Formats: sequence, C-alpha cells, structure tokens
Amino acid sequence: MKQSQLFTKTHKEAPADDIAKNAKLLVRAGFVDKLQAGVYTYLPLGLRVLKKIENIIREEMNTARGQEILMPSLQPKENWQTTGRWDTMDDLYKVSDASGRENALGPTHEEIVVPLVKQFVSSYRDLPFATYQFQNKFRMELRAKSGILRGREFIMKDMYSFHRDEEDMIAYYETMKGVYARVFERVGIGATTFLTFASGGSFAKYSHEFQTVTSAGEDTIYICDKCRVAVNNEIIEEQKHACPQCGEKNLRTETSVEVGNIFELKTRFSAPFDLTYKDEEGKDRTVVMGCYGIGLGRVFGTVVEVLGDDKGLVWPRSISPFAVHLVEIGNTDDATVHDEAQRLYDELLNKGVEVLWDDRNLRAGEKFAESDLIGIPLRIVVSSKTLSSDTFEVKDRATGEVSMLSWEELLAVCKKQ
RNA sequence: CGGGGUGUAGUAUAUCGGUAGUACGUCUGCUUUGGGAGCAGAUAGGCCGAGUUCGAUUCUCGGCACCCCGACCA
Repeated sequence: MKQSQLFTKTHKEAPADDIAKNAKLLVRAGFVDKLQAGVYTYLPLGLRVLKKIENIIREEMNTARGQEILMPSLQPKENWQTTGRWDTMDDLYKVSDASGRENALGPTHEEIVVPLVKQFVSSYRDLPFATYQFQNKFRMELRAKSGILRGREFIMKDMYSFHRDEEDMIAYYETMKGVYARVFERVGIGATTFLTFASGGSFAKYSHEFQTVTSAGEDTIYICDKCRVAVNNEIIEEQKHACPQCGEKNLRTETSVEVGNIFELKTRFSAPFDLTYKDEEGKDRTVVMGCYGIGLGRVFGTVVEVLGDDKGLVWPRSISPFAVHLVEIGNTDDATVHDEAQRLYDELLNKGVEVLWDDRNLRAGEKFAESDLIGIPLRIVVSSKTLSSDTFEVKDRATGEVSMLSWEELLAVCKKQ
C-alpha cells in the first residue's frame, strides 16, 4: 500500500490524559481511535494487526477441531433468565426496544450457544465437538482503563466444547492449554506469558489463565520458573505461596495482564437449558462443557506494552501490518529515486511481500521518525545514496541494526516468518 | 460504585472578572531534503446548564465527559 493514500495520519504528540503506553502509541501511530472510554475504532493499520492476530487464533482453533460460527450480540432476556444471570451479572448491558422487549448485549455467549447446540445434539455419537467465534462483546465496566486493555466493547474469541463426561472434557481442556500457549508464542509474547492457576468461580477448583508479564497489567502473579507456571494472587492464600505443580515455595512476583483464560464449565450452563444426550443405554445424560476465551484487543495492546519502545511500536513479523516499510527519500529532484522505489515496490508485491511504501514527498527525518513509530519490522531505504549500489539498505526496527543486502537476501528476510 | 484530578483550536498548552495567545497539525506559496527543517500568509477554540456580576472562559452550584487510585472483573 502507498502511504500517500492512507487516510489516517500519525501524530507527533500523544493525547495528554492517557497514561497507558498502548493507548499513547496506538493513537499516535494512527492504529486506533478512541470514540469513548473503553471503546475504540480500529483504523487501517490497526485492523491489519487485529486480523493477523485473529487469523493466528483461527488457525490454532481449527487445529483443535473447532468449528467457526458467528452468534448475535442482541440476545433475548429469556435466555439470560434461564441461567439466572439476567439479575446477577452486574456488567450486563440491557437494552429495550419501543415495545418494551428487553435484550442483553452479549458479554459472553453461553446463553446462546447452549440452546443452539441443543438443536443438534441428541446422541453420544454427536459428541464431542467444539465451536468458536470472533465477536464483539459488551461489558459495562465501571472503569474502562489502560487503553485497549480493558474496554466496554471488545472483540473476543470464545470457544465452547461439548463432551459426554468430565474425563473427556478435561482431556480436551488439557490440549487447549498447549493450543493457547502456541497462540501466544506466535503473536510474539510467548517468552513473557505464563499458564496461571486462578480461581475457578463456581465451576471448578481452578481455572487457568494466560498471564503476560507487563507493568501495564492489573493482576499480580507468582511465577515458578522451574515449571513455567504461575499462581494468581486471587488464590494465593489457599495455595500458600507454593507452586501447584512442584510445590516450590520460592516464587517470583510479577505484575501481569490476563490475555486468555480457559474454564471447566461442566454442567453450569448445559443443565439449566437441559442440554442432554442419550448414552449407549439410551439414558439421558447432561452434556459437559468447557470454554476458552482470548481477548483480541487485550492481546493487541499487550504486544504493544511488551515490545514497544521509546520511539514507537515494534511489531513481531507475525502480526505486523506490513512485512516491510519501503521508504524513499530525496525524491524531489531525482525521479530515478522514485522510479527505483516503484520498481522495488512492484517486485516485492510480485513476490507476495506485504509492503507499505512511503512515497510521500517529505523530509527524511520526518519519514524515519514516522517509520519507527509505526514499527514495521523491516525498513528499506531508497535514496540517491543507495541507487549507486547493487544492495539494499535494510534496518531492523527491533534491534536498530542496519545491513546491506542483495536482492536474494532481501527477499529471504522479507519472507521469513 | 467510593476517592482524587482535569475539561480552552485536530493535538499539546498559556493568560485573564473586560478584544483569548503560543507551538505542532492542516491549507497556500517559496526554500530545504539521511532523523519530526525554515520563511511568509491562512485556518480553527473556552464541555453543557443555572447562578453571582454592568460584564464569566475565569468565581459558585449542578450535570456530563475524560484520566488516575481503589473496589469490581463468568
């Protein structure tokens, strides 16, 4: 894409009132726009990142045999009354129409997915399976905060699994731990993300969260470096400051943000909707469920918090809006610079490389500063200086390292995943 | 929801109970072109409502919005 055609612009200064690094950088770089507290628009660059995160998650959910669907946000009150959550869930948005009919704006989808699958499940032969979606969730947070980390409307991947018994559910739940770890690895926060024991709510002894260490977080976890697991502060009393896996008492304390969680729902939602199947003996049995969530905005913002530096965003290749930032400079008098940039742009596109081409007639300093702010992993400069050479000047955004590469070498680094 | 803070142009800010100023941005022109450049010109602003006052952006009250701390967060 040509940068001259991007309708968004970057800002030299960040909004004064936001403290969160992710909010400052993402707004400055033109990735997101804040409509109101906790409610954001994803702009072209930001949406590209969001979609890449989404696709990574989708690939992993499909690998886990999840089947993608899309359920509505507007949800009848009756469904929520069936589980009792119409009255007990404090952060539920309730809307009513002209005739007085009440709906919830979905904060989660157990109340919808369970009646849905009830239409299709009747035998033990129909189990197990899992279904998931990417969908906007609404939660009336009393205090939205930390940029896109805690919003009132946000996109979430929520998956629900259905099983004939707890044993089968737990086996699937265990595989999902690995699937989740792979997701966070792929989006670039694997090294700082820990499987964390958390409270199980009313369903199970523990649930599991994936917590990423960052000062922007709002949770406190205790990490066992031996097992690479952690314990959430909320259950530390019953855990007595010990690793639940090896018993180690010397745990490292960190501030972290919850980027995903998995729950054993068991029959909490299948029972009220009477979601049952017939077993081999023809006896009715209640379906056992698990659920698995990842907040996409959370993941997005967390990557910014963990990897961003004082110059701006720093994207891992896997979720960068573009693979390379082609920057031409000094093109005013010398049309050959622009021609060379055009040639390179076309060639890279031809090879399937995603390029953002800064074709604007601006000063070098401005373009470099903006390139650093946007944070695409590789920057190629075309200028009168580079024209005479057969090599390309490539700068690594994360390390700042500059190297001169041949066309083959350039293609290789551009395509490297 | 409790506590604290802040609302002035697209952004960041200044001053003031009496004509609202600066920088960045944006627009026009010229110069400049390897780290947010320069000159000239232009553009655009007091969150809403009530009160005090001859006069309120400024003081008072109410509302709303935003930020921060806390509580909350299947």
